[in-house]
Amino acid sequence: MDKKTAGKPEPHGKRINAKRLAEDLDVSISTISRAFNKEAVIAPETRSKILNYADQLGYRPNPFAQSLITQKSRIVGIIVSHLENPFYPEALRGLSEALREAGWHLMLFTVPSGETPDDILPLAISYQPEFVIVMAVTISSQSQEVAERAGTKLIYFNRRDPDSSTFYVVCDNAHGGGMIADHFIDTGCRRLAYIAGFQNASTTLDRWRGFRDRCIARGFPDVWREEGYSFSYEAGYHAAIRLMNRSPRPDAVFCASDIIALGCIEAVRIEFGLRVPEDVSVAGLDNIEMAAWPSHSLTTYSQPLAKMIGATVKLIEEISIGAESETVAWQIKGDIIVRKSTRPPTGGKRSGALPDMPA
Amino acid sequence: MDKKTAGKPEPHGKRINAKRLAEDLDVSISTISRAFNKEAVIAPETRSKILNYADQLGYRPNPFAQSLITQKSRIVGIIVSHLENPFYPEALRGLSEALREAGWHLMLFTVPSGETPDDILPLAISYQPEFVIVMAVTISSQSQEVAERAGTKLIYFNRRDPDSSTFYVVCDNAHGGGMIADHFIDTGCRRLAYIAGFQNASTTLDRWRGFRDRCIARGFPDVWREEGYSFSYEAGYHAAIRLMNRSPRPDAVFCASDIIALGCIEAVRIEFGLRVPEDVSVAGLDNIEMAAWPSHSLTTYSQPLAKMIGATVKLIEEISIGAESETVAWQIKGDIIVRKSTRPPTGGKRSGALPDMPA
DNA sequence: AAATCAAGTGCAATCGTTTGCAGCAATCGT
DNA sequence: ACGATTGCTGCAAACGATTGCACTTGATTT
Repeated sequence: MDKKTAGKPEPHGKRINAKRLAEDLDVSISTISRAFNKEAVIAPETRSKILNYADQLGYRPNPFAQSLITQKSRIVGIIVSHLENPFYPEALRGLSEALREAGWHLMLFTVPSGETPDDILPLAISYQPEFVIVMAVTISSQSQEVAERAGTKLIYFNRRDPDSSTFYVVCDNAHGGGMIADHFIDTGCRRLAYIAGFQNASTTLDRWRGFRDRCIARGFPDVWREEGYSFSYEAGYHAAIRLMNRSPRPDAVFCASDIIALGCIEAVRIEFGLRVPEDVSVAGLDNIEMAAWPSHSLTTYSQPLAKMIGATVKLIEEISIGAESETVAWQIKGDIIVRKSTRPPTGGKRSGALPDMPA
Repeated sequence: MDKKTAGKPEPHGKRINAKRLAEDLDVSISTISRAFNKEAVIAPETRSKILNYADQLGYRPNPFAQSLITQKSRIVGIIVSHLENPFYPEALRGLSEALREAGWHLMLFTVPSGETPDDILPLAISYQPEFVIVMAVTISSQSQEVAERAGTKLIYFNRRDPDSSTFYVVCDNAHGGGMIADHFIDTGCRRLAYIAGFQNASTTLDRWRGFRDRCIARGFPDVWREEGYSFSYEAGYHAAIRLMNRSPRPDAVFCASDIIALGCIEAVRIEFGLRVPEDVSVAGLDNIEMAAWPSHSLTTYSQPLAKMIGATVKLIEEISIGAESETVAWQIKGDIIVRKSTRPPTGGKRSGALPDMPA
């Protein structure tokens, strides 16, 4: 008599569903339904009577039945690949809260190391989410078609795919690269280098482009580039070793992400006994929480996470209500955060393209 | 003629559902259903015919209809609170993959800073998951009843609640605390301290108990305890400052988690100019990936994450098929990982309770 | 006083499955 | 040759909601 009847306020044998409420309150099932639908026409007192009783019984409309009949699931799937990069847990958390706020449910799919997002997408689609947010990775065009056929909209987060018309939300990575380049040059650095992440990731490419173009524009065309092959601490560590073994050695390194930068700083200090920023300036891009830790104190360009999340939710809401949204892509500017991993600004600012040392 | 007909291999106007397949293949809807159900009796050739055609059309049984009729959702919700602690992204990732492997879908709910898991639980339940994994937090007993009424089973991950009979999976935290205590004492540390996390978290308590009890058993009853109030870098940083201002100053600090330990190390180095481990040994518990980074090289007790995840999935599977599982709780031993944040073992091991310095 | 209107409610079809039961061949035992 | 068995398949009743339409009732207009 504990397991079976516990918690049921009335000894009514039936399950609590709309029918049960309808019978108890002597109204029709339709009316129950309308009580929960904001827009429906229903007498205010009827509604509150129903809502009260529902509350008392712990009744909520069955979401599966709702989805079935309305053909809307209020579910968004999210495919995320690189949770080991702290930027993504932060993003995930923000998205989760914002979507919840907006009345969406989040279904999580991680991409195991051996597999590609393309392997996961069919699974993600199988629960008929209205949207799938694809974070940190891109999807092949065939798979995009699969999604389209299933009526699921794809949205890239922190990636874009120039070859497809998929919605995307990114920060202005090229702008970030440019800001870092300016900062390096303004603080007297002359032998500039870049450590890349995944080779074909749009983030790797856009940040590189912004950085290099600005360097060139400022009169430093010989920018080095070292491949990191991934966005990770180890990648930064090993790439930094290769980079620092070059001669002459760079005096400023822009890393394609914060986590790479942390690995880079570590290698510079431990493997070469060099000081940051006295011997080498190191900057990243993301502004993860760890970047502010005293041991790292990383200069970086902040991804405007809150805005990016807001844009994503807005995109979803607009598409969802059928507004052929004006903006199908968001590219949002962030800000440079100067900390102690780069040289402080010299007294006389704006030293321009003074040839301190011929590259 | 692009948007509407694209991707539909046949100009058939209907939606692709079981009825559509049934008509096209001239069988009944029941048969379609049976083709997808492993246990159902159906002629092998009929099944493969259906499966092939389904594949061709991109048909999959509608999960909402399935859930509606079977009263099983194959959904597990997961409430997670502290994604800023890197242990949890790691755990989340592992759980996600393991559950997917086992055919479950994961619905993610994060707890915003202003709110409690109790606020989130009703929402998590509203989608009728069969299970809700509660990570890093505990749930009030009223809310537990709410879950019970809704037919949702709760499972704690990395927490336990001695006052309730909720299923849980944890590592053997007391054992971990004991191992660290042994290690400290074996390497000649004498003034032992502990930095706590959330005050009432089972992890804080169990680790403290294991650590203190072992210290006492080894002849060092005067173990200090400093409150951290949370599991975070900042918590460790500030607690370490308070701790190191005591006199005499501890020569070994066991932190309730790795992330606390990292903050602690940083404070010890930066705020006091002390060396780790020469002046102070610092150890954590979790073995997050960052613990292995050269700059930290943190001695720690590893949570057996893979085993914990395996246990969780096993628990879910067993309960799901109605096996009144023998084990309702798992407490799994991990291992100590000795790195460079603690003193190396002295030549003559097992120095016992030698009164190196009266506490 | 009759006609019109608005507000609130109920009816019944629908969404896409699962599954117990019944039906029907083809095979088997005797 | 005839009943029993076996192997597949179809029928139809659920599951729990939403929503267009028709209907009732009382108020308002003419």
